[in-house]
Amino acid sequence: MAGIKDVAREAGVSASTVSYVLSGKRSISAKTTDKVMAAVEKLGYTPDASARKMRGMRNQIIALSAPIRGDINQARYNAYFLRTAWAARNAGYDVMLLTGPDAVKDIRRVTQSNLADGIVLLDVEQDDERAAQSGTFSKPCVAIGYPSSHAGCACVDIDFALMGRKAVDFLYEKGHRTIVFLRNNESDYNRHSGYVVIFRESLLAHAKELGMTVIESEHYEADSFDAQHFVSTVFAHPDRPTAIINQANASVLSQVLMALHNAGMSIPQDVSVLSCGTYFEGEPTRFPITEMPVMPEELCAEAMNLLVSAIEEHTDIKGSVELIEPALKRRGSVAEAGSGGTI
Amino acid sequence: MAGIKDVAREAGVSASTVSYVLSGKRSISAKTTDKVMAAVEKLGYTPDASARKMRGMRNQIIALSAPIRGDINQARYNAYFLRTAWAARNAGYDVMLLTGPDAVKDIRRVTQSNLADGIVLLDVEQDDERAAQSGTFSKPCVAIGYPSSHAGCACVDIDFALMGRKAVDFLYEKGHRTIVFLRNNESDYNRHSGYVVIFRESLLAHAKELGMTVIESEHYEADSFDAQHFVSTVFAHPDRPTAIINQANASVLSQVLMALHNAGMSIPQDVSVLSCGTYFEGEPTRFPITEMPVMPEELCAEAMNLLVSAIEEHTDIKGSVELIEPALKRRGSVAEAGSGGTI
DNA sequence: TTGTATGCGTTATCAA
DNA sequence: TTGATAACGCATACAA
Repeated sequence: MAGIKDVAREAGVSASTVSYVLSGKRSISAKTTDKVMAAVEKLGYTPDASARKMRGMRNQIIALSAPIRGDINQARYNAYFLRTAWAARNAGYDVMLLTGPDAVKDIRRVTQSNLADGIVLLDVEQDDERAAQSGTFSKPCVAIGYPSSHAGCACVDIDFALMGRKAVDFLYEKGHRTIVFLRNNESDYNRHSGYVVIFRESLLAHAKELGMTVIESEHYEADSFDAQHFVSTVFAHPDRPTAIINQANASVLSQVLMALHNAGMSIPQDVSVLSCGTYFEGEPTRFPITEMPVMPEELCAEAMNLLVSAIEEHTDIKGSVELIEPALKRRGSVAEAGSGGTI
Repeated sequence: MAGIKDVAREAGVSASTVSYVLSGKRSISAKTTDKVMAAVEKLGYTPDASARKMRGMRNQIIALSAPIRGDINQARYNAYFLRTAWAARNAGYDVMLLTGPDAVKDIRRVTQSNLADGIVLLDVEQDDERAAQSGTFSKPCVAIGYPSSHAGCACVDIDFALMGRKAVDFLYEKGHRTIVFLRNNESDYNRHSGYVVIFRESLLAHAKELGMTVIESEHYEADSFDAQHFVSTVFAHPDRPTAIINQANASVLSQVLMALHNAGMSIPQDVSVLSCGTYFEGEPTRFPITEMPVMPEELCAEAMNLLVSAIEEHTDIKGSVELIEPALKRRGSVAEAGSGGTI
């Protein structure tokens, strides 16, 4: 393990000169620079991260808190892991994964020991312990989500209340008056996963305002959804619905699409489908579905912006809230009610 | 940021006494211990990670290399992320995520700077650059997978060649003679993802030995799979197949199951289904499917065992290969050919 | 049983 | 333009 002294000896200069050559904080003669760089190359020198942090420098590490709660299948958080890691790396940071069930303990461990320079909170619940405690963390903290108690951290989220209204408006303008709401699996509502609840309530409230009829799917647990049953039940309704707003995952929706197909219903000619709060980018779906997706890329990038500015410029981000306007990805699964034209 | 000196002052003892109280490497009077612990509590003291590493201690960090390659949807690696993090934490380590496209560069950065104490390689290809270079890494390395060039690291993987044979034997013993092989999407074969290729070849070879007929599904890309077409094509074969071995993901398989159902075929009465190299634990599938799954939990735990023993006891793990015997999860989707009994 | 002194590898300050 | 040196916070060898 070659250190700065070894490089200095090899190059025939002092250790501080090597440091300055590498940092560029002092003008160094071309000749010295060459000698030093040659020695660095030869010895494969890389500064020791701990030693440099001892001198007050940062560690360039962001902690990503994604606690495993019970038996929840967290596959959908993968996009956030990867996007956070990507955004962090672009800003010169590495990402450390904190998945222990006692998230606050994990966060304290890595912040108090000065391992991490900042924290990103994932899978934020309405009533989130981490966000509530964030004021006492010794490093800046950003939540991807919108917990009720958030005075100690910044929040970045999609405006799911707005998404609910936009989804309803979108269908209403196309002439739809009776629609189906395909719920997520129950466990997500039970654990008060913030956005799942907010979107649903906003959707139902706004539909009511407009006088629309919303038929909600029955409750189901992750592995017990029966698409055939869902389709036959829902379309037996006296006011035959003309559209589906989906909040369930790709697997459940795939089954519904297949069931619709089997029941002889075409999309969007016979029924429009709009999926909200999902993320089908790159998913192998048989039919492309118009979507107001969650936006891991945008959220993680913005969260990282805030965090880095708090870390590097000591910007005060505590309590700030940034709600991103939901986007609509048109993929042709929504049409005028009763018509055959696609949108 | 309270340091060890602050604690010492608060407790009215010397810094070394505080250190010894915390490490327990010296016998300390109960009175002193109490005073020190009280001060630690009061000031919320946590030793600085960098400073302690300067003293030759470890950083307790494992780097997890999972490079993003092109547009591949890596959702299936989520289980490995979580299992690795879990196993690491049990051993007292945190996990750092390395997802940059230049994986070797990332690994060198965190190992040469002494940030990480060891490396786990994920998403290992047949011809893996990281594994090939692992001999030159300055920290121990374990690959979850079985790359051809692996002299510098330990390998932990499922024995996919054995899995191929076991899958075939299992169906053969049940009387199946003509079977369908449902391929994974093409991109996985194209990028020479090790296990996907090995399993398929072993399966085909062993089926040939036994004189079985294997009908392979057509090639498809992730978003263009047509289950109806697949079912109608495959079961139009003169020797009507009695079983399906699946290597595709949950979404594709779901569609096939639905299509079979629509075609009036019951599982396992009319057709047996065995899924291999997949992982449906906790997946919301309409029909439970007998499976020889990948085993993230076992693989990650074993990888971590090896890595920790290399880190902490300097065990030489270079070049070692550990192939785990595939397990069979019976979920009732396989029966005797032509009978109605489930297994 | 406890305290003092040293050094880990850097970077910043001061001196040349 | 460069070199010597102090200091960062901790763990340990040594001294008491």
